[in-house]
Amino acid sequence: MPENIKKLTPRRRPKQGRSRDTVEAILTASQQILLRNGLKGFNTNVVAKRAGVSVGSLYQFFPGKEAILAALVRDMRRDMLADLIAAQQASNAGDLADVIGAMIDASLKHHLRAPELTATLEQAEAQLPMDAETQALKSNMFQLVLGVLQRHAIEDPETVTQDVIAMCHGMVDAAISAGERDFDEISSRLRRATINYISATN
Amino acid sequence: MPENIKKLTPRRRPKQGRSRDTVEAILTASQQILLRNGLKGFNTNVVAKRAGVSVGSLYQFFPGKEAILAALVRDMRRDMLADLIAAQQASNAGDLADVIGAMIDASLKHHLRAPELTATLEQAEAQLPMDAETQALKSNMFQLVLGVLQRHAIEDPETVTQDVIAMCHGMVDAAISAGERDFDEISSRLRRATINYISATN
Amino acid sequence: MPENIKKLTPRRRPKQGRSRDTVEAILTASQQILLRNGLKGFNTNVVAKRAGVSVGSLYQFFPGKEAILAALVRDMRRDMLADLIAAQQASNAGDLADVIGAMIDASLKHHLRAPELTATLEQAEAQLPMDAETQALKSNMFQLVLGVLQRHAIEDPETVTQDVIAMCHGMVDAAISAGERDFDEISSRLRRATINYISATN
Amino acid sequence: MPENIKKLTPRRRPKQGRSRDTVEAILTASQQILLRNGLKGFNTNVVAKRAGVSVGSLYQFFPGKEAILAALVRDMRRDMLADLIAAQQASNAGDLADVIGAMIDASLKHHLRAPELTATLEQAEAQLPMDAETQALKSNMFQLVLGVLQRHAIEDPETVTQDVIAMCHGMVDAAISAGERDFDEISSRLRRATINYISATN
DNA sequence: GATGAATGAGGGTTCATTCAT
DNA sequence: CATGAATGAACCCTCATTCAT
Repeated sequence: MPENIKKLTPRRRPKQGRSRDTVEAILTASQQILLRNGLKGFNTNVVAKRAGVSVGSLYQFFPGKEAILAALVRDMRRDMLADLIAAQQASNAGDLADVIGAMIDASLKHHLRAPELTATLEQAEAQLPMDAETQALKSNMFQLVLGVLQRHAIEDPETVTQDVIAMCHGMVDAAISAGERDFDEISSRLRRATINYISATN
Repeated sequence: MPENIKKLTPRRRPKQGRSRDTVEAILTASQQILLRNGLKGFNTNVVAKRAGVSVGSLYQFFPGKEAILAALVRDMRRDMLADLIAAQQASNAGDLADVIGAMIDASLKHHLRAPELTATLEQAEAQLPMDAETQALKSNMFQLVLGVLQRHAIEDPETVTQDVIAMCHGMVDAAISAGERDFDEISSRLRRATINYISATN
Repeated sequence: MPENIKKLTPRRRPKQGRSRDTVEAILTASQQILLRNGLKGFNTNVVAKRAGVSVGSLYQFFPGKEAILAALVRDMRRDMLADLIAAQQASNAGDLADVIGAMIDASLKHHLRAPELTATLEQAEAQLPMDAETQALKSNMFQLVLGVLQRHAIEDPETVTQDVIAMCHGMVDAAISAGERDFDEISSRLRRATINYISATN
Repeated sequence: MPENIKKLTPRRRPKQGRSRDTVEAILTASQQILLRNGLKGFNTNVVAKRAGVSVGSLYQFFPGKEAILAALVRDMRRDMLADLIAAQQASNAGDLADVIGAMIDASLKHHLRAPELTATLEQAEAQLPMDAETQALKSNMFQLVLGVLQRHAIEDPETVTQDVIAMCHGMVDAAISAGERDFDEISSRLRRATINYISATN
């Protein structure tokens, strides 16, 4: 799929000057549109207009609308991975529950920062083909959790990793879509679910 | 939103005769299209053609394309609820783990019957406004689990219900999208996750 | 190139009813647009508008704008081939010059019927990939001339066929673009050019 | 049409310095693009990029994209006319067939030097309005042939000139598009066609 | 002069929906 | 009721051209 790659990779990623601002404006506008209109109402014309930019400019930086979504997802995953790594390192000394808990909190913080936008982006992520970097980022997250479980001698760590990530994903989505916003409350449930699941393995 | 309701409710749902067949043909065709082309490739013209029916007829029975998706989701939820009820009644004599396990198996069986289609329908469900009946069905499922937990004197049963459903949802989705198709294997992990979570509550 | 074929073959070719009229209207409008605006000014929106038809309808019958051009070219070649065959059969009794002359006249008549349109269509033909039928039609024309030359024992008849067709093509184009419209005058020059070329071969 | 003239005439045609190089780079890049992408893929942005020049600079020297094509056509015609004149002078002593033959060879050499590019440029020439100089160049070529025919007392020399040029044009195009690249072979056929046509006049 | 980001009109195509037959 | 041709708003994307720096 060489086409797909071209469609999801930004055309240019300028690090400075006018271009930088344009890209920033497009991404910000995109988030706003996504928030207000949802995935269905997300299209290049609206984004360009809200960004105060011409369609042409938009296409100068993004090969298509999917590329914008891909960029937003990528950024989200980048931030998340960075925070997960930080959380894991900060809590490295603790026992398994501490490390897992710290990582859960890091991830949860992301969701609660912009719950609706995150939800929409995860929707987008689910129906888009994933670009290479995002794939790598997700793989890294998986490896991060996997490493923790391995270091604590958990049996069949790959499966447990998948399940732990999945159950958190499910619970967080449900909590947020139910309108919950209490960090500690959700965190404690996630910890309970994961720790008990992991413990029950051995 | 009177519009939304009109858009998701079938104009009528004939129980017999040629009309019944037409509706059936449309729904079957829709599933096939969804399976082959995904949500993006799902559109009324294609569905009508595959169903061997004119677009006009399609609109005779469904007020719009979302209504077809809504109907498929509704049917899925109907079946599921029926099976959940049956599972719960059949295992009523057992302890909490038995009942929960039986319900998990019922739900899992649904997913494994047509994994990709189910996944696509759940996607659709997530981005569609939900019609009244589907809402009622989901509420009933919730009540069903809630009742079980209450009967076993679980603390804060509403939250636990939400979480149990959510973690199963998450884990099943992940397993299926990872290509897993082994019923017993997935079932045992779901049981472990839910039972341990519920037990840890008290 | 399966894509190319889809792009040049009409979606449906209705032989009766409303559809027939629509297709006819589109083709007629296309000729008018081509005549007034040239190839550059030829686009689906204009064609649809002039045809008194919606763009959607246009795309119901033609998979794209190139398909319309392809259809016009095809029709032109079909007519031409039919007349060439008729001319060849009618003059079969005569000597080589008679047959060639008759065929030249048939072809020339076509050009003079709508000189500018024909010129534009030949332009289109030159830059479009040719669909299967048009290819076959052109091949048949070639075979027709080739057969005549072979029956008269002309040496290297393939090359001569190509050259004879090509020189007529060139001379007719030039004459028409120079504004000439005198059938007999042009015909007599074409006959002189071809016959002398063919005779000089042996 | 003052517009047309402005659009086809280069803003200036510097004879030295950096500007000269820029213009040269643009023209060379244009030929490459034309060769690789065809007329349809020829656009100012691509040309500028390949020329290693900014679009702005391109517009400094050419008032629009058609002007670039016009310049390429003009250059081609200039070269051709020069070679035709040389050929005619070199063979002036010979008889009619010698002179015509020499001129045919000169022209054919041009086509075979870069057959595809030449074909594309002739296509462009056909759909572009012709600028004054190109018109003059073509007129000069016509006069050149006309002069030869007149000096040999050919009847109705204008018409014959037009026809001779046209039949060569047609035959060369056909030969080249058929993949022929054998200079002598094509030349001999062109000579046969022209000489016999001219001779048959009187 | 040179640059290249920005513009936006223009043109291609799809598809949900209507309506005359 | 069924049909399916017709509609046209909505989107996507390109590229000739301008203009602030």
